[in-house]
Amino acid sequence: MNFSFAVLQTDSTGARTGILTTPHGAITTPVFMPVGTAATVKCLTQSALEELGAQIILANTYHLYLRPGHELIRKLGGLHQFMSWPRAILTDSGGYQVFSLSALRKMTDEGVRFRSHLDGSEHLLSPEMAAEIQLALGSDIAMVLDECIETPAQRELAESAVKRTTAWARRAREYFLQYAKRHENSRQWQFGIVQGATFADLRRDSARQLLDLDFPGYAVGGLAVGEPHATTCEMAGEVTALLPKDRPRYLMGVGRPEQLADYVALGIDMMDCVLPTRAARHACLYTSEGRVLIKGARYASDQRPIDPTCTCSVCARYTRAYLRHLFAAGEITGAILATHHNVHFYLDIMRQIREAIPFGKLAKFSTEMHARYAAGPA
RNA sequence: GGACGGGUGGGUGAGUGGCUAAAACCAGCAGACUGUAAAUCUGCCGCUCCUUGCGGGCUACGAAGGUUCGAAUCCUUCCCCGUCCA
Repeated sequence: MNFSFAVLQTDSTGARTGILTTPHGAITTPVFMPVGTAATVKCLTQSALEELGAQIILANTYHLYLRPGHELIRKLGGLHQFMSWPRAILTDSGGYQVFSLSALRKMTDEGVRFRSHLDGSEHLLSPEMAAEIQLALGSDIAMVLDECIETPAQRELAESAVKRTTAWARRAREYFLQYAKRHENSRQWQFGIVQGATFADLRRDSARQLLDLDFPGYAVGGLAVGEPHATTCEMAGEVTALLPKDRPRYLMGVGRPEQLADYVALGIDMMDCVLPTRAARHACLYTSEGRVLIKGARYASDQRPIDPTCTCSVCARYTRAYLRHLFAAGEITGAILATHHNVHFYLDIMRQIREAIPFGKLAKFSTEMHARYAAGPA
């Protein structure tokens, strides 16, 4: 096994820097993982991602299972080879689709029965199947299938989601370990996912139950789905307090630029979010001074770069006026340039966070980020 | 010169007596987006006033008159535009 995780430094808040070693490279943590659901980070080429310094990206079990199909990807040499991405990949299990495609699915203890959003065909996604698909894809880190629910949630619903998530995690773990036993050179890690909505005791229960299954890493799921940021932090904090210090913690689906440091301060090592890529396609640019909604008429003749302090190749070359024009004209280059900038911005925030931790400057960094983003769109 | 068809808000274009400041789409303006069914979605989009209300006033469907309680819608004349005929 080529996997390991080592914490390098921990500050007074509990924030840590570390190195997560995978068969596809070593990752310095805390790390932000751009989301590439359908085996592509929308609007970015793999070359661009490398240039940007992305260390690990996400892909999605549910989406790749439906199209092009995990067996095809297996046949073509696995996901890394298929998409020509030499660095690490983490695959989400489809648990989030349980939540976001709620109209198209039916939950049972066996798994989730889905109607494909593509052609309406019926499929069963079980914990075993989700593991199997991810083994076929050959991602570096596979997530167990979980039940992600809406917030705010009724307590009984949250309880049953925790119960089911644990039961599914057990089955996924067994399936995965069986596979690992048969294939000695298994090159994949599997993470468990803590649920529990906004109930601190349920979060703790969920975490403890997963600890028994001895995952090499743990994720906190079902957060940042509508609850206040303080609640997200409170829940994440409840969980990280219980997790083993020597294993990576992954907070799923977060967050806004000014929130990233807060999660790191809670002991989170990994994060992913569609925000930088999606917002970019919708003409929302993140800068050191806050958000820039570049479609705005106020930028029509603005000769400045998106962010004067940014070191990305887009800011080095193009003006706001040009970006604004591209979006106004519906030119896809606008989305491409905006995505490049936003992903650079997110990765740069994480770099700054990693550099701030050894000097005890994380809290200061967080305060400044919140101040800059407090005002709303510029 | 004649015969048809047509002129509607920034644009395209519905509407053929009251529910019409006028559908829809586009453009324009503003905003949202957190393990991606998202190059998506939402709101505003004649002017104006205020006690901001499914409020009041004004202007508006080529122009001017007329019929009617009421007209973008019906009638008359005129002006434009298109197609065809001479």
